[in-house]
Amino acid sequence: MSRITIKDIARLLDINPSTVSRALKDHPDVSPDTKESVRRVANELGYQPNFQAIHFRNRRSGLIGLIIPEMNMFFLPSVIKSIEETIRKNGYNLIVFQSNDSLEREIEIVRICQGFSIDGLLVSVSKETMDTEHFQELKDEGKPVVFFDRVVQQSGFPQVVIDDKQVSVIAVEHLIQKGYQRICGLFDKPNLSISQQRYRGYKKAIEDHGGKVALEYCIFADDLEMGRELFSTLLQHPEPPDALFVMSDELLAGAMQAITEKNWSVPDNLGIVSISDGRLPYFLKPQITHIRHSGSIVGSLAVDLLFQLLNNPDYVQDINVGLDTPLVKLGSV
Amino acid sequence: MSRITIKDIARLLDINPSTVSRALKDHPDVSPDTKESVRRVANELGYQPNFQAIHFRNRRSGLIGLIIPEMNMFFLPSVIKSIEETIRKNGYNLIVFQSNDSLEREIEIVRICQGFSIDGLLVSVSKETMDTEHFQELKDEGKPVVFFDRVVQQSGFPQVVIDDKQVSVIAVEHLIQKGYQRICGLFDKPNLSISQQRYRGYKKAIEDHGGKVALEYCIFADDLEMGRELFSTLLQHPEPPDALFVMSDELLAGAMQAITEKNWSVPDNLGIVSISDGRLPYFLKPQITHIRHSGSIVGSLAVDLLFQLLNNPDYVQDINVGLDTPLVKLGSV
DNA sequence: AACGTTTGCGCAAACGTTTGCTGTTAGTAA
DNA sequence: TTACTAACAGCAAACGTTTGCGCAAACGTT
Repeated sequence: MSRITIKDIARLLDINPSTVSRALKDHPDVSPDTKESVRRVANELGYQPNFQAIHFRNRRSGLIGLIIPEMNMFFLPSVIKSIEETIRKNGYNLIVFQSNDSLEREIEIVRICQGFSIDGLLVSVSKETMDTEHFQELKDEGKPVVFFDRVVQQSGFPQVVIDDKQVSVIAVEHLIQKGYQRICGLFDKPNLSISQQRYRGYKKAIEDHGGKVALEYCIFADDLEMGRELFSTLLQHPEPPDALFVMSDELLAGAMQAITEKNWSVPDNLGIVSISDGRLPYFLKPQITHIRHSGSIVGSLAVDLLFQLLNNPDYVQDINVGLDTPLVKLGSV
Repeated sequence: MSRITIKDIARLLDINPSTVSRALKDHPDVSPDTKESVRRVANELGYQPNFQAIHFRNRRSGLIGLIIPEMNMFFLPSVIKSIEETIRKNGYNLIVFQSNDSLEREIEIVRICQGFSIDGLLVSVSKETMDTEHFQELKDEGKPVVFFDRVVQQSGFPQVVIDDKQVSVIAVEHLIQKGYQRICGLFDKPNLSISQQRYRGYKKAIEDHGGKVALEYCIFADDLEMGRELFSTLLQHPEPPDALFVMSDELLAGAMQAITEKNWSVPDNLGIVSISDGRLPYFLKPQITHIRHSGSIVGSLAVDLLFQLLNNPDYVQDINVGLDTPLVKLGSV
């Protein structure tokens, strides 16, 4: 009892499958009468087009791929939410891959994407990804590839990022202006370009104001737990920091745990500014002053860009989309 | 410059495509020599199998569908993370859909899944979903459908859930034993069976201990924001609650915001027990006593069950997988 | 030498849909 | 009437892969 096909409808009406196909898509070559009866029978039988066959025949899949290093509870959920919504509105569907921060896996995923004839790809690269050659083939086949958040510098691929360096300058300057002296910088994995850029901004802000970056105040952590531990240790330093600039919600959560354990008080003992998707800062007490980096905006901009490229392959390729990143002043400074 | 196909390899070696196909999958009907040269040429040309064609021909897609009401930052990310990992290990890929809590959309998604010939489906149902007839067809086609977390009672479909009622009893009894008298229950959307079950447990615990449920202490909220507002209002009640049982991380976050605004102190003014994925309770101050309901365990159990059904269609269909849900005592009681 | 078995490979159909081409019929203009 | 066009529908090939069947050559056994 397999599913109804175009052939079944054709047989029933004693016409040719090609006519059924055309009738169903309102092709002018089919008479209104025929269209009517085809539609009637299709409805009665509950015909569902076989996308597999359609996409195979048309050499496209109706799928947009999304590669992320690893699912987390900050930022990526809102990215995914907005991506899925926009994609669906455009008649596409979303297929999700985690690279687990492994380049090897990322390459394998790209191959799978090719096998699936995905129509476009959105990527936040792994920490091991230093170039984009494994995406080149997709691009050559005319499949748009858009990077977001974690990107490869000067790849020539379109990207949706914030001005990581400048944003960090603003965050750290805010702390400096409030009189904080010993500002700790808490960053993600050190070989990510996003970490490097934000570190550079941190450094620039401090140096611009006559300071000097103390290496023991610069922490690069792989995840929440590592961030918590390293920051906890730093709090025991003979001359501990009096402020914290933290580049992500995940690390902010880790730092807050360390702070709670040590019973430090924010902002009295420690001022904090983070870069954040904008949810966690409101859950914490006090609420955290942060630079808003909205995942849902990143997601929708990335998809918009992807569809631009999809519909107009000649669209300028080398694009960096900038985002609005306001400083939200709350209670941690 | 289209991609290399089996035909290309066949032409190059002057053999039949069928032989190439068999050679590539190590079929015994092909001589070692032929296999060798096929593999060599395939490598040289960088042959990538066309999954579209394979899946079309085999009437399967290698895709597992996941339907969630809406992406959020609690629970679902860990579910997705573990689902994607397990699925990939088994050679499948994940296609994600949001129903936006709309039954109509859910039905449409099921149709899309059929069109894609997905091989299995994982579902957390929308708030409007009262029966499972729209999934029946998939089941009849031999595609396993597994529900998790938000399910339809007595659907006859396999499900991965916790004993929502019993878990709530335990949580609320914990509060009662600690001497709290006026326990507020904060629940998700009222027509979800998960909300109803947890409400029943809340009611049972109170009544078992000689109490009576006060309706003004029972809040059903659609989302974080609504939870925050309603709970905030309740805190102004002439006789406000002295404890809170909250059924999800999302609502916990909302309640905590209300508590912070009002400057109440936990656990002195208010004891809290939540049902939680187990991340947020550690971010808050004090850390929140909760019943652990691990999204990653739910995810992996759901996928395991799905693969059981996939590999052995005669597997008992009517299954409820129970989970271990420990009470984690932290600082909010 | 005759027979049976194995080995290795090709042929062709099939999966469901789309589309260029061809052909038939009816209608219109001269 | 003839000729041309428009309207409609069928034919067949194609997308890339798999697989049942058949066949020939090689091998092994009496």
